[in-house]
Amino acid sequence: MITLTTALAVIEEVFRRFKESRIFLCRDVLLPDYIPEALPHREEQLRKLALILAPALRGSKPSNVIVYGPTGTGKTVCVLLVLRKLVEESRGGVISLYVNCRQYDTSYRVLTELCRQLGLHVPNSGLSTGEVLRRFSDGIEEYGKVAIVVLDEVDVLVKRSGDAVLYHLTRLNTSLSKGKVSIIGISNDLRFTELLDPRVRSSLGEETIVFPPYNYAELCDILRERARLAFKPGVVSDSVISLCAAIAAREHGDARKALDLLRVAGEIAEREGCEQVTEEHVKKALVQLERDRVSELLRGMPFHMKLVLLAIYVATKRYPLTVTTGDVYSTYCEVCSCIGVTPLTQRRVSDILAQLELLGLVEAKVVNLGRYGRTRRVKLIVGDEHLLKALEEEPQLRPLISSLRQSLSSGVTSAVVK
DNA sequence: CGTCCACAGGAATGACGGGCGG
DNA sequence: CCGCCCGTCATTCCTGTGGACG
Repeated sequence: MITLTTALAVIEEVFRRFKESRIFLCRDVLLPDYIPEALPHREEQLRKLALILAPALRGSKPSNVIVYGPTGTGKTVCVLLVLRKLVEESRGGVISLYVNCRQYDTSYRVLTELCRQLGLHVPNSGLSTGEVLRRFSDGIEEYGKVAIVVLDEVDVLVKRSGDAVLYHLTRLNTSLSKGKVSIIGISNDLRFTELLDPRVRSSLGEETIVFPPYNYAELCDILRERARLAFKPGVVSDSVISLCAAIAAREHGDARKALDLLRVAGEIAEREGCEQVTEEHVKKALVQLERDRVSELLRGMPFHMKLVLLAIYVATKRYPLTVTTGDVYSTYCEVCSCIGVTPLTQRRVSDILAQLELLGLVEAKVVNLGRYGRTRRVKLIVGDEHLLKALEEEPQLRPLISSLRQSLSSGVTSAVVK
């Protein structure tokens, strides 16, 4: 038992340490939603975007834009920065609406969110999508000026719910007399335009801005600049920055990842009571970030999707070379019978596999094996330990996983069930 | 050179829980 | 309360397909 006084002392100690951080000046600078004043190595993209959007200042409708590039290349932050300036400069002549399509991943949700940002009240359900679109359109017309709609991660929306919203949004202007709508679609994946109706494609892609991945040196620049603002002097050495940059450069030049690494490394250093962030801390941060990512993805995931993941894990132990959809499905059925659950159909599992690929937990390439059919070659792309740990959160799977661990450590890889 | 595997992945449909307007 | 519409998960039935095998 802890007495009340010592408990209070503990809390005070935590707060005191926090206030007198030896490590951070301002941790927020390293958070993903921080918008910096300067964006090194993105001058060209900023200029191009500003040029495209500038007509809004004279009240005409700017071209629609597709902003394209891998994760962590500064797409979102660039767009937000330019828009913030534009709205400021226009003195009320322009508004910007921002929707992340991963968060609002259906036509209906996107439209209601847009309405909400216009200040209209729209119920979360109960209305037809057409009705919500009409309300949005009325709202824009009433506003009577230029509205710039940012659809972040628009490829996710298109893959999940098709291009119907995009079609309607791009066509909105024909039915408006005073209001105007421009669309900025941000995407990780340029291939998504192939899924679009040709009319939507040409309308949305009037302009394209490409964001290439950052290279090692550019990442170093970015990190150095942020570290200067985030940390106390002398806390972060150049070698720590180089290490973060090198890891992120390896992973497709993802600046967000680099900043996350630096921040989490700093947090670990602080928790350990160190005065400096070391390369050890960065390595620990890498492990922690990966673990967090996996358990975050697994949390709230449908039960059978977890079963499929487990089946993939078991199947890769069994057939180390090539795991096909068929292998996964039969293993999955075994897993189901193990815990007394009726399995889903193969069709459904095929969809789940595709979703797992979209989530980045699994690589599932379609391959043709000639006589031996057409299938997916399935590969886990997360660490085994992270996966098992996260799966163990599910009480029903715990016994199965612990027996799996045992049989694995004793070298028996074939007998997993019964 | 045609066959035929082992699935991919589209379309239609339905069950279900939930929110809203009336 | 009802009737309507929503999103989600799942099933059923279906057509399509690249290339190794015979």
